[in-house]
Amino acid sequence: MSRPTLADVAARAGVAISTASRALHRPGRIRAETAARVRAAADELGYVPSAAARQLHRSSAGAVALVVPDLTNPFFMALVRGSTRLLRAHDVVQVVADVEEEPESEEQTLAALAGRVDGMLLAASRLDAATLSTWSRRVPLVAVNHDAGDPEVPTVTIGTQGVEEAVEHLAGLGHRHLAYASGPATSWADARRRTAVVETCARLGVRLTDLGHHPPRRDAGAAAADAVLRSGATAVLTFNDLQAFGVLDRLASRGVQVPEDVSVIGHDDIFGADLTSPALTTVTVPAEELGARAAARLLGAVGLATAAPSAPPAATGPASTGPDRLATHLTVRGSTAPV
Amino acid sequence: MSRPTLADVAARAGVAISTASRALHRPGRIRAETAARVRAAADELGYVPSAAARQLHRSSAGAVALVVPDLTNPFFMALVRGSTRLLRAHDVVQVVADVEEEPESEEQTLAALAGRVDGMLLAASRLDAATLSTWSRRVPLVAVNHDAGDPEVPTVTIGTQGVEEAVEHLAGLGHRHLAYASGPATSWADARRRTAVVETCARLGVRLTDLGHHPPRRDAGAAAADAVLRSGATAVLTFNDLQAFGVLDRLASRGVQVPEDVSVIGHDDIFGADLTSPALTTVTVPAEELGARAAARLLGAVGLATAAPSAPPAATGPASTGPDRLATHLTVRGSTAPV
DNA sequence: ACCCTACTGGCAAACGTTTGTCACCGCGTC
DNA sequence: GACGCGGTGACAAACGTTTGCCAGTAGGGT
Repeated sequence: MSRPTLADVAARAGVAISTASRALHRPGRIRAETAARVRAAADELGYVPSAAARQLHRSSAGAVALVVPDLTNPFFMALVRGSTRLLRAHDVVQVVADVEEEPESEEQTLAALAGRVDGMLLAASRLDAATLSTWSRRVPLVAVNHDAGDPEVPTVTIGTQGVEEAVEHLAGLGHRHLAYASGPATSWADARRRTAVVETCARLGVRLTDLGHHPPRRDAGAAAADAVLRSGATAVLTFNDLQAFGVLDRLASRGVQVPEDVSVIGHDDIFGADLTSPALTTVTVPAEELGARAAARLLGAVGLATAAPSAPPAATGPASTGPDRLATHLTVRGSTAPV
Repeated sequence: MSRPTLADVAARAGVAISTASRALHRPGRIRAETAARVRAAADELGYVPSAAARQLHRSSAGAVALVVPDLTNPFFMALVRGSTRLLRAHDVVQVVADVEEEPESEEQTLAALAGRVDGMLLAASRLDAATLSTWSRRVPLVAVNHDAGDPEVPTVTIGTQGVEEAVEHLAGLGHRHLAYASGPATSWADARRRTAVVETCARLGVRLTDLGHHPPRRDAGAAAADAVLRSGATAVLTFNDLQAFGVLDRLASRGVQVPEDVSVIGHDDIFGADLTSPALTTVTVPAEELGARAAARLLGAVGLATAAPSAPPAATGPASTGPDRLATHLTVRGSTAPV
């Protein structure tokens, strides 16, 4: 009582398996009347070709995986959307996997998915550089916003201009003591972002307090907010907007005015950043473009880029061109003000 | 220069293919020394077993697909998270696909995915009942929040208690004229929700204006807000929170006070619903549980439910028990007030 | 009457894996 | 010394599909 196979369809139509296969995929190759009979049989049986068998014959799966640390983070949703669009245009199936910020879960997912796709997009991987390099030797992959330092691992990242602008913006408002709330210790992006903050502060002669690592979640913002108040800083930059939301929540419930008492700057400009009150000043990241760019790189690497994308003709452009470091910029809203 | 196969590994280790296979998957069956040699060879070659070939031999893919209309909608993120958790606990790979609210894209995705998974979860499908029934005959699927009316199609839905409570809440605050902003015309959930509003209004003797269909996006809320003001209603219920956010945006920019001038109630209680100012009164939906329940149903249907889930032992429970209609309730925040 | 061509449909191999079955080896036992 | 036995490894079949190749047929031109 398993799913019907091509053999069942062929039997019901009274033809050979090969004829059935051609009737379904080689228009013109089989007489119209025969082909119609085969299609009818397939329809009645509810036949669905087994992708596994097909994939076994061709050597390609026609699918790529996108692995993200946390699907409930709006930032990654936007990234997903970007890669989805591009991949669909090239008739490549995308499978998305959420690893819930767990490195073990991430590696487990890689193992489970590696054999069923032609390549993988690893967004903000929490894996260390060595593990990433190892996997890169096993399966074509593109690291998004995580540079393993291994030139063999193709990488698409974002620049730190936005972070520098953020610090400059605060300094320009007269802030002389900032605080930075770090993200996960295993996040490459956090290390990079923190370095940019440190250097810019040094350059501008602004004092900086490092608040330590906090999970990239909204509820982690409470601890960060308390740390800010203890530090005496007049402004805080957080690793991402989710944390910034939490900081805003906590400051409000402690009666601290934003931006009058403390200025807050997030990172990513995710969905909701303009909903808070005050609306969040944050670093805008072209998440959708990031996803699309990474997907394009991967397609180029695995040779899946169709010459003529089926959907939008010019918009997506050649699959593997363009810079692999995207620019970011500060978007000023209401959560920052002069001291 | 293709990916290495088991044959390559076996050759390098100087054993037969079958020996290599057993060395990797049947601990004890092969002498430890030989097995170690095979594992070393596999490692050096970066061998990754082809899921396709494996799947061909067993008849199961060990994977299910989750198809959602819009991944950037926080509601579906929560749903994804719920099914991810349950599926991971049963060692089933989940692939998520976003169809961007397009019925054609949805059917195309079904076709592309049907052959590579054991079953599918269709969340808030925009497909009509007949098409859904047809696909249900082709591949095991569970419809989430979409009842095709076909008893052959397993379905998990949410109740309308929350919507009724919302109307009662408004009536209790003295509102005598409500408006309802519908979602997509092809949404079963919208039809159901609207009916609940209509009936409850009739029961309570409250006047209701139907504002017509609006896309379930934030930007569509502007048109809905304008329609509300034209209608003269003192309160509006929207199909979902995204629309409610847009309504809030628009009313604010037109200088209309919420909740003093107009009360607003959304639906879903998505991420961000408590961030708006005023915070949104909305119908809370157990999205995560909805995803988990649907996944459990599917596993039960395709016989993939492992007797002993690998991760959380009791929490997930037996795969196919529990009601298939989940309760919702109103969560009152700041966007509703007496007339 | 013959051959060439165009068209249709079938045979069988191949893709990479898992696993039932079997052969072989060395050992101890009678 | 023959036999049985446990342990180890190889052979080959099977999963469902695609496709190169070939055979058969019909029709038309010479």
